[in-house]
Amino acid sequence: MTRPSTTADDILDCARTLIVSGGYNGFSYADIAAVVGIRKASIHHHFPAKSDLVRTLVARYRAEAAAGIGAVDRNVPDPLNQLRAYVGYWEACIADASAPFCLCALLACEIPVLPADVVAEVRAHFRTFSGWLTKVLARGVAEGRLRLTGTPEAEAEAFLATVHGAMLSARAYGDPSMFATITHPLLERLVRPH
Amino acid sequence: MTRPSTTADDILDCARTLIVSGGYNGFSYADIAAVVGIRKASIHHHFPAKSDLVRTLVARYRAEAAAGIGAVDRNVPDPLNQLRAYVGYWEACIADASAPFCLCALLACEIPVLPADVVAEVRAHFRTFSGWLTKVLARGVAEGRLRLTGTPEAEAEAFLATVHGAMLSARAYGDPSMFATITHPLLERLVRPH
DNA sequence: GTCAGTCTGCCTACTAGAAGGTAGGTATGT
DNA sequence: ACATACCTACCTTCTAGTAGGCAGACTGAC
Repeated sequence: MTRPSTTADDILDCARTLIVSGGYNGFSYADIAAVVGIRKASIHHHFPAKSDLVRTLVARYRAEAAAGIGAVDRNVPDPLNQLRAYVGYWEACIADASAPFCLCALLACEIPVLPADVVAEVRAHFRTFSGWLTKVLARGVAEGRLRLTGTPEAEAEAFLATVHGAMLSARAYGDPSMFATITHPLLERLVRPH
Repeated sequence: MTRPSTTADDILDCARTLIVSGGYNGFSYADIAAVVGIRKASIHHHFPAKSDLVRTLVARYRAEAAAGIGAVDRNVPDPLNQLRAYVGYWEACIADASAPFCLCALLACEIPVLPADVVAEVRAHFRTFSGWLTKVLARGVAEGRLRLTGTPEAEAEAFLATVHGAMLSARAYGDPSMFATITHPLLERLVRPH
């Protein structure tokens, strides 16, 4: 456990906020410098190129997401409640505006103009989550808790897409509650009546 | 029916392609100039500021979308087939890569850094479509063709969000068929069994 | 008809500022 | 002595946007 100066993390935190708000081309090193209280050139010391910064950021984001998935897998036994935990996490982030959009979802919008190594990380994030959701849905069916109309794979992709679309609609309407309006019925539909 | 030079339209067409691929901050007047075969300054003759260009573009896009809705309303009697027409339109656009993303959905991602007048147009587009979908779904229920689990309003928002999320997933995976994988079950779920 | 005036569409040439990035220096800690 | 973290100063390229000119098409007045 090295404990390096927190500046690199501050830069990443700031970059994340800026990207979530305006995308890859919506922020500059100058923007970060102003917030972190450092000179523009000093950011290049930590991250030589912008693509290095964003690639590192997405990698860290993916690690955090993997840890989050791990925690849910360990602490939430019921598959349905696992889905609720996932949706609830974003509901809270959007409600308090702390992170009103998934970093990778936003970057995915701009894939055609993104550096290739960033694209690879973003794509991997999508695969990680659709894979996890597939597993959760399949287990929910096996345990008789969930009711699917398609394969777990297809339902997982649809679930992920709807969650991302819900983020987008919440942003489009400027109304955080839109996220819950869309995602709660999505969850309820999966509940197997007993 | 004035027939002005088509240059302004060429500029708008080009801007649309560029925005759909990389967003508001992902293109410049120089990019358009290179494609249209005109000088950078000449674009300012047609659209003084970038926000003017994009606002006009979104307004035109909305007019086209309204015309499309009108045509579907007139030519497709069945509500379920109306939904199929809407989804099918995007399926074709994504498959042939002619317009692999909804202009307004992509701009909505960047709302926090967009000019206010552009945001207003984008927001209006979302309202137009969720309104139309609400109407179609309600009529589908009234005619006994569709089966909803929630209110037409909520189902319409979920439908729109899933379609947008499906575009995003198709882009994220670099796989156009992902759009159909997500949207076809979405449609089938609404079919009322007879 | 034609001739001045004007409007349109596009041009060259330019600006100020912001973009990402580099060179080379200094203070500090090991 | 070496590396880390940061600095000032600078570079090139790109950004949106402006100023002013020029050729051609439309306008009305004579």
